[in-house]
Amino acid sequence: MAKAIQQRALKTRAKLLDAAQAVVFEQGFEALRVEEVVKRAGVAKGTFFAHFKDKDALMDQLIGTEMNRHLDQIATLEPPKDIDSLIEALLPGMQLATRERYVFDVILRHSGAAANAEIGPIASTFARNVEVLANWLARGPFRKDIDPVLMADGVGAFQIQAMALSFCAIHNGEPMESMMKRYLEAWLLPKSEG
Amino acid sequence: MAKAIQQRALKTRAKLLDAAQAVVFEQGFEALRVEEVVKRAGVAKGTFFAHFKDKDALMDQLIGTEMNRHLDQIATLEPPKDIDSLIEALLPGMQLATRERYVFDVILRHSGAAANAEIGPIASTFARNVEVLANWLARGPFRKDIDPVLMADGVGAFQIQAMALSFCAIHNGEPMESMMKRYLEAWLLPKSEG
DNA sequence: TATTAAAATTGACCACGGTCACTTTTCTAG
DNA sequence: CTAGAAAAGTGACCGTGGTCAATTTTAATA
Repeated sequence: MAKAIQQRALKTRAKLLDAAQAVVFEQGFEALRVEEVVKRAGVAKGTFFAHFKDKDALMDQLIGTEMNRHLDQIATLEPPKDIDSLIEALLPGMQLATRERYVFDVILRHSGAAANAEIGPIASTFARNVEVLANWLARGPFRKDIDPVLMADGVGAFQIQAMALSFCAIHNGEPMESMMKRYLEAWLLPKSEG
Repeated sequence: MAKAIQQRALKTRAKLLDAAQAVVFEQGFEALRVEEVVKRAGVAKGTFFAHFKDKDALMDQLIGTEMNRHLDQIATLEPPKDIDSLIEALLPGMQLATRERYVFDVILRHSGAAANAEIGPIASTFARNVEVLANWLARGPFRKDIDPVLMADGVGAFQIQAMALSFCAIHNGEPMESMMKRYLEAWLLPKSEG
């Protein structure tokens, strides 16, 4: 049996990722074409698909890596002590995820991985996000009647909702910030019992 | 100026929709091909795109119509008197929306319409869903500290979340039903104040 | 009825993601 | 060093969504 993975392959993969990143930097995610990537990387088209299952897998890698890097910073912050500072911490990531409609669609598509083998960067970022949030929420001045993980799940659901609606014409351009404030006050600081 | 819209065009559109529905019935949404639709409808490919902006618009129409029909039935029900019966009312629609991964992706993509002109069947179903829900929630034994519309928005967000996670390998096959129960008890019947 | 402009339709064509049988390179075993 | 097997890479080819200049059909008007 020959060596499992060769240096050559790693270099090729790196070239592909570099080329893709360059295209995205210059023209955005939506304009990215596989043909352009392989041309810049100086490899054949087939090589691309030997390294990435499909174009979406490359997007997962590019976007997920960026989200993860961002989450690394977030994770070092102090647990927010109120809803406003929680939102302040969450907003940059949400803006990253919604800078292009196309990017948000990719994220939605990958937020629930279809199979165990397919858990990619974006899906695992979501999992980490819940961890970080749960940690924060457990330490903050929020409701105590439910599991922090459930609270975190809910915040995630409202983040998705606010991001989706930010593209929606019906809600004429209400900023995500104010939507989140409404949602999170009701979710994290309910004022009465049923 | 000639007549604004001709009978011929309406017939063609109907033929296209019929053909598409037949394909979906036989092979599911994922397998639907524009070429197959125009072949069955007996028209040229270009005609398809004169009637639908793109393949997604046809999907919007097919799926949205179905969702709307379902919502019509739901809307006639009595307001649920507890969380279990609320979930019971919501589940069939959620199962409809998740019968194929592809269908759910289409729904996600259309749940927030990109522009005023683009509010299609799926997006408007979401709007109606909030209306119906808000009505129910206002009459039910649920929290009274927030606007019913906000409550309904939240239920919608949790529906999306539960549907997305139902495809997710990390949450190994927890049924939507039990996820919804956890979410809605915490959202609609919070037991303490922050 | 003849004219004619807008509406409707056509199908050759293109763009782009993805496949696969084949070639080249790499590494290990003998 | 060599043989050979696995890994890596190649590029012609295909499927399918989408475009558009040209053609046909419709119906209002003179």
